[in-house]
Amino acid sequence: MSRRTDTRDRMLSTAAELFHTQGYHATGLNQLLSAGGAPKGSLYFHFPGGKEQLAAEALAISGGRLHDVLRQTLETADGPGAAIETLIGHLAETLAASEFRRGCPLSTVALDAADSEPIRRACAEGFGSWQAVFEDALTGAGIAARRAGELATVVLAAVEGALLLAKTRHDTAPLRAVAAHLRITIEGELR
Amino acid sequence: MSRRTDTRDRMLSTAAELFHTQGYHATGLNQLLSAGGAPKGSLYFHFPGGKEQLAAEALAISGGRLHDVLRQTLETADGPGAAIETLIGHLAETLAASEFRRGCPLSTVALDAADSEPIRRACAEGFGSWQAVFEDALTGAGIAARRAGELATVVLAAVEGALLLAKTRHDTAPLRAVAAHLRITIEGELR
DNA sequence: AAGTTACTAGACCGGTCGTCATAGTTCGCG
DNA sequence: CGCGAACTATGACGACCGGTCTAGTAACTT
Repeated sequence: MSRRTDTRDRMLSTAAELFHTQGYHATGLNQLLSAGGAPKGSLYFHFPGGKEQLAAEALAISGGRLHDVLRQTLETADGPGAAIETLIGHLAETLAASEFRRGCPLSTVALDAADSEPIRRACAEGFGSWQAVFEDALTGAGIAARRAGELATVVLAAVEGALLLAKTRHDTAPLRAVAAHLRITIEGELR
Repeated sequence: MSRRTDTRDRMLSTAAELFHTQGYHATGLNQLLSAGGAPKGSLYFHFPGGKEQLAAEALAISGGRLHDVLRQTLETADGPGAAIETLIGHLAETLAASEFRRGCPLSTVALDAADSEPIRRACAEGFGSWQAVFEDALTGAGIAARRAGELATVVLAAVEGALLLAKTRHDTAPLRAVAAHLRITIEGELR
């Protein structure tokens, strides 16, 4: 059962990268394969479900990666308010450094491939896992469970929206505004 | 110079609709033309810039339409806090009634055609015009200009993010959470 | 009737995703 | 060790659809 090549992993890697920056429909199989140095036939060997399955798995990986970053940031930082500010700073940096190409790794695909159920589900799970991290951090800081859930939703929505605006405007100001707002909101909640 | 047909307008209309629900790359010219009952050759007569120009103009129309709804809602309602809640309720209804297809008319395209400069600009202008409406309403309610700008950014980001999450999850809860949060935030600011 | 403008049909070529017959590689078992 | 079965990999192929453009028809003007 052990694999002999890393083709499958390489494909997932390049797929995650391309879907992140271009979205689902804008990313062609040829581009994907040539970027990963893989022949066409291999795709349907490793991913019988074709492009759709490849995308769903790649999104799960992207979601997991950011989940880990989130968790680490929230554990390390000095309270959830500060953590979120740090985190947004990190997102802003990534976005600007990529000439405003690398925003949220899920949102582009979540919107442009919303009619594919497997893909939609993969994105929903990614978002859910991120929200859970926020929620845990908030309850950990002493906020009631019910309230923490709502607040985590607001945090995630605001960050996603700010990423969208920043990417569209080629300007990180929306991220900074949202970071400040969220920090104040959270710290106001903690007393 | 006077036109003899309404082909151009019909094309813009169907384009706005399809780009709204499917995004840029997922919408083919054939689908677009057959849906609008328009002949293929006409595209490059009416839109020499091709698909890209058609999209940019359609987005400007979509942006303008929502701009009008926003302005009217904010003028009619009893203060900006209530207005935003009403507005989000309206967005949630539209989204749910369309089986979670009709979210923000710009965001899908803004993300999946971000590398086209004309399209990016059209989206940025749409977002900007919406934000200006919020900003005016907030300053009109007595909030300082500088602060109103930041707050309007947060409002827009939160609403956009909530639409994204709601669409992906097939659940309007994020919209409700954000509506409640924004109302409280704004009304807290007004005293 | 001739000229000008408004519009349209369909051919075009490159690229789309997906399939398949075949080739190469590794392993279990006699 | 040697053989065959199972696993892995390959790229040519095809049916179709993508956006674009040229060559043409229809309508109005003078």
